[in-house]
Amino acid sequence: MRASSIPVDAKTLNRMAAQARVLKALAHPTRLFIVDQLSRHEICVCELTDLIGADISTVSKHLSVLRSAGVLTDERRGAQVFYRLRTDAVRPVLAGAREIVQSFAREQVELAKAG
Amino acid sequence: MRASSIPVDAKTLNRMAAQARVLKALAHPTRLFIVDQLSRHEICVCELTDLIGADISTVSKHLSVLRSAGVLTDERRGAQVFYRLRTDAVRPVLAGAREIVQSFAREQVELAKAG
DNA sequence: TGAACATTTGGCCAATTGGCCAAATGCGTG
DNA sequence: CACGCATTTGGCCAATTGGCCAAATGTTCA
Repeated sequence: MRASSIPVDAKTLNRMAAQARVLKALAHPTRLFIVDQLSRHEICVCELTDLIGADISTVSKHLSVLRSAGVLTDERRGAQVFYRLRTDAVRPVLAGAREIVQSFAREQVELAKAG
Repeated sequence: MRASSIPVDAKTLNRMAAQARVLKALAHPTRLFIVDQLSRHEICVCELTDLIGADISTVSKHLSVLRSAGVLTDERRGAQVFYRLRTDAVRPVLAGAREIVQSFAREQVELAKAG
């Protein structure tokens, strides 16, 4: 017989939802690329648009998602708007995701050899 | 005049897509809750289902997403299947997301005070 | 103020996702 | 083998998302 478990409380679920929102903001190739670039130095919308090659409005919406999730901040300087990381707490998320992918790839290779 | 930027190469985009897939797997309240629980100790599907209170098939599909993204591994022991983190690299992702949410909340409070 | 540039917002459509139910599969025991 | 329990898979539907275009907004400068 299995131990019966008490269901999650609403508070925990809310915390999970808040954190999931942050991760969701990062969980898109274009948005992750943006954040990766901004982890090096701030960049304006127009230059990001050049880098990405999508419609400016698309890039702007991605930036809006990242900003309202608390990942990025923006600062207007003249006609341009520059974006940068809002907090260094973003870095371990990027690094972790990178490492998960790498170690998973290595593991798959091992399994293939063994296979 | 702005510096013109060279568009991203396909290789970088592929890397971003791979990492985004991992983050996407984590970017769901229920799945994040599962991973958070498993960051403490391994748990079987049936107990996770108790904890979450959703349909077993729903939980199983969430676990499948996390497993095929390289976040979790599973091990069958008798009739039960136990899941656990596949790598410790998952931890900094969780911690980072938590801290982003916290610092953003603090910042919002400050802004509200400042009016 | 009007032209030119930078950015955001609204609207629309195709594609993806998350949930449940039902059915299939895997494993241990009598 | 047949039953019971644990888990996965298939099918279906409602809701969300990401992309582009068009239009609105903000800023500089003549």
